[in-house]
Amino acid sequence: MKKYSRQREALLTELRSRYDHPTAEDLYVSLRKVMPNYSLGTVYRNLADLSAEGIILKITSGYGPERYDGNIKPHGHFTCKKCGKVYDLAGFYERNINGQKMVEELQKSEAAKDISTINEIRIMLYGTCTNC
Amino acid sequence: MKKYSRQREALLTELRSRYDHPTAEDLYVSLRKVMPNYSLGTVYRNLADLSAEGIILKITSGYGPERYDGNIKPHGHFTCKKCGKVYDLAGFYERNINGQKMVEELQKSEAAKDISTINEIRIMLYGTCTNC
DNA sequence: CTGCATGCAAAAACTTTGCACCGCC
DNA sequence: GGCGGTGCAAAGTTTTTGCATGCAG
Repeated sequence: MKKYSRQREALLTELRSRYDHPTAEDLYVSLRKVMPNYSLGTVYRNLADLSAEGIILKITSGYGPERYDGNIKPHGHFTCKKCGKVYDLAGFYERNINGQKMVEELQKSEAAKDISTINEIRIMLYGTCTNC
Repeated sequence: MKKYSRQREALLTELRSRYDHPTAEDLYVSLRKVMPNYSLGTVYRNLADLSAEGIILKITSGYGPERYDGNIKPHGHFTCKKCGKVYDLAGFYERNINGQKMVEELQKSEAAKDISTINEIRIMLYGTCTNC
């Protein structure tokens, strides 16, 4: 198990308290206000560890830097190509397809000679948000 | 309409001739063999233009650099977290859900107060490939 | 000719890493 | 104490951009 650290704890708390899918930089700025010596390298290190452990989610849109999500309940995302903001798409993965959950259906759906194991499924929609 | 250029044409031809989802760097190396002065900046510029125009697809996995796909027929992808390779998932978007195509279903499925328009849907699975 | 695309290199943006030091166990 | 996490800064990686030149229309 990982060793406890105030930084790791504070990062997790901060990330879980907000729903705007912050970037590493966003988190760094916020955390600095509480812990003035919190370093950007540590933000990245902890984000990498936490997401590798499955404790948080990394959200990759392809528009700007990576974003992170404290909500690990599987859900889709929507990226606005104009402003780069990422929105949650709740209720996505729960939808049923022929009486089966969409995600399970997706996983089964590939004969996928190349695939050995599937860990994760990401669904990202792109377009324009109502604010743009 | 865009002005014709040998570089843009060669890039498109190269990308369409291969199925390995090359990175900008990969394409640069290949194109240099035929056009020794082809510059990396131009590769990036053309990739950005072409994908913005919907002529090619940008594939964002979150593991390593962006990759590109000359096949714009909608299809899902699978990223191996070990080696970073990206594989095609054919037949994904054609699947029917309650008699409707999955993609249409996904698009409709969100009341999505934040969404104004949807241009694109990407589905990425993650795991380990059979080569790793 | 005129303007957009290119070549080249510098710079920007984002992320990772080395190393000395600090704090949990 | 010892080991793993941190702070800081330097370096690494990937992508973008400025500017002079070249080529398509």
